[in-house]
Amino acid sequence: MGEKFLIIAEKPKAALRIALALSEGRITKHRMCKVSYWSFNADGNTYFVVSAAGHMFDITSEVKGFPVFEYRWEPLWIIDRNSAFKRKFFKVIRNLSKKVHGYIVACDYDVEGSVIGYKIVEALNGLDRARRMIFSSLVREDVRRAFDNIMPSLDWNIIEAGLTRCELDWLWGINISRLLAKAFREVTGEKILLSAGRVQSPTLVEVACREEIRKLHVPIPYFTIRAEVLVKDKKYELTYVGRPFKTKKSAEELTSKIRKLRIAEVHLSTVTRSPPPPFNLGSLQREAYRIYGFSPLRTQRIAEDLYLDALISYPRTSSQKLPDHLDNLSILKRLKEHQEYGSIISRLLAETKGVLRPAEGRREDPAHPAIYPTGVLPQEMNNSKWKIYDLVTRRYIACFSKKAVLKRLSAFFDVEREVLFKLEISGIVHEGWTRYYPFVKCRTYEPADLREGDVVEISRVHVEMKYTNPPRPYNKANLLKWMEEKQVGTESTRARIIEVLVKRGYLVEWGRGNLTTTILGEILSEIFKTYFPQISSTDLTRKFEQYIDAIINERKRRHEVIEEAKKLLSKVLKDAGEHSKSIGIVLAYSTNHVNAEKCEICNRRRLKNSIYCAYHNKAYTSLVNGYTDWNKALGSIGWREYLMEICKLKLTGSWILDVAKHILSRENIMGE
DNA sequence: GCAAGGTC
Ligand SMILES: [Zn+2]
Repeated sequence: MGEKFLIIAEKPKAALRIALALSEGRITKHRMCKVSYWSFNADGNTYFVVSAAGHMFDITSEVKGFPVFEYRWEPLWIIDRNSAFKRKFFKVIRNLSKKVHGYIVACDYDVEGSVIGYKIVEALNGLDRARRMIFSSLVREDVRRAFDNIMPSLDWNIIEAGLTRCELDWLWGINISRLLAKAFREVTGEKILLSAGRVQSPTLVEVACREEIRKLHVPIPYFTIRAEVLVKDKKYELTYVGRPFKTKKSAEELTSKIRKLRIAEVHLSTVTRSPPPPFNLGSLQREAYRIYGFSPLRTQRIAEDLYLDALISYPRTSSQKLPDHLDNLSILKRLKEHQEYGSIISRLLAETKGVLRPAEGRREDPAHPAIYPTGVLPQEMNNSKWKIYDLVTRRYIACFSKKAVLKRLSAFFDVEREVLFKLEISGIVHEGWTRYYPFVKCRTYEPADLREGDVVEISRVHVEMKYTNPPRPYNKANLLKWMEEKQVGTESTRARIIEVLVKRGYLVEWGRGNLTTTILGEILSEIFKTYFPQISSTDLTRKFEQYIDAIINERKRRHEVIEEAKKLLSKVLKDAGEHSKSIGIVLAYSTNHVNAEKCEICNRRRLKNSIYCAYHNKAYTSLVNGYTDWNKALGSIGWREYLMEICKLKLTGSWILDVAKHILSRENIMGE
């Protein structure tokens, strides 16, 4: 009789793939408590492959108050109402554990996976009988290699690093969150739910900084010339590229002088656009937002659904590379049976003559490849699900295709040797991959008969007044991109954390999905920057990464790192605690709990020696400075007229608008 | 109750 072993995977899909890879396909499927597991025999032994459902244990604490430095690990199905379903997964694991001789942790090979496996084996009292399989893909050969070269014990350094990550996040997040709530409660006597964290707080601060600039934006007029030329019966709109005008008068003077333009230079260039790489979660979320207006979280939910239906591969990946050994030809042939894709796949196979070399992106992932369709044909599904499936599939098909070719013509126009205008025409001359992925704008190239030295007639020319623009607002998709670029959060958490900022009332959506800060969001951002500079910056994540690295390489121990963090945190909490009253007061103002000493415009606290709060006071200063710029540009304009113009402009920042309106209304009252 | 991180 051989021995029995329990192989623990991180998720059910992985468990099945591992069982298949190690058994040459001869597996038995079992069900217990509505959870699947698999068994097979190899080298005379019996193996049961079971699955966790992500993290099964988490940190919690009895201590209700603050600060809190004591905590312990508990099953998630007990401490988190939304994790009740995990109980049945653990029941199966515990049940089977009774008949096995040892454990094999086969969770994803990263710090989180190692913690997931460790916590389960620890709960089973099996740490001395546990081994670790290390693989970074679920391709049969990789899993087999991991099995043949199994680690004789658990990967302790990585486990320790993962535990450190968990503890640090908990300590920083919970303590600062509680300090804020307590400060508020002591001023107002009311409860409030406030939060701070290594990922959410820098993200909130980023939006708040962008929005501060936008809300304080005073549009300043400037002048440019719009000209239209007529060449062989075709009209072309030119862009002014000459020296900027300081005043309206100088623009008008130049305009009156221009009669004809000489084509000074013409450049014709060919630009190629390589096929896009297959999606990772971030690029899929951005495209779904751009094309369909889906929020990143919605796209993620749908992609997870498609993954559970076995229609697409694992979606929570950052990789832009398909697996090396993926049988693309057989996937494409199966997809070809679908009426939507039949003709384009026939065309692709003809175009590539069956030589399939997928485009790749730079980004990688420690445990998962890029997202691709599995070749399982979709049944009936709702519209939005189909949209995401279709995006993934077309992107996959397109990545085997050829470059798209664009032509670009740039022409420069001068008067007396001074280049004043530019014309740029571009368009596609060879469709390439855009034929398969039709979600990109593609004008066809229309050649223009422009030759250097020719003199062209101006059909229309006039001075145009424009206004300076504020920076673009964030939306959920480009905020997610910012998080990716700053490398904070993970594929599974970024969209969720953005939703937390909205749900807690720190950010709100307006217009077509733009994000702005609420008063509470602005105040929290100010509090973080003033009292908790560490948690306001993405550098805290870098610091955590250094710790994790040091622990994996045995340069530091978890205990040291945690003690160091507690020491720093104690000091930070103590210093901020000394300002608890003022933190509480600004929070109370921001939630409209105080009526005295209020700004004349909003609910924030009034500054000393001002009728306005700090923000409206800044806005007042910007408004006064803007008046000087307006006078320079327009010659001369009255203060009142200036304010009225400012109120009319869409580009005006909201605090500027508030103050301008407020001044005007006061003048009206005083005039009566 | 508060984090961030897995996964259903
Ligand atoms: Zn105000």
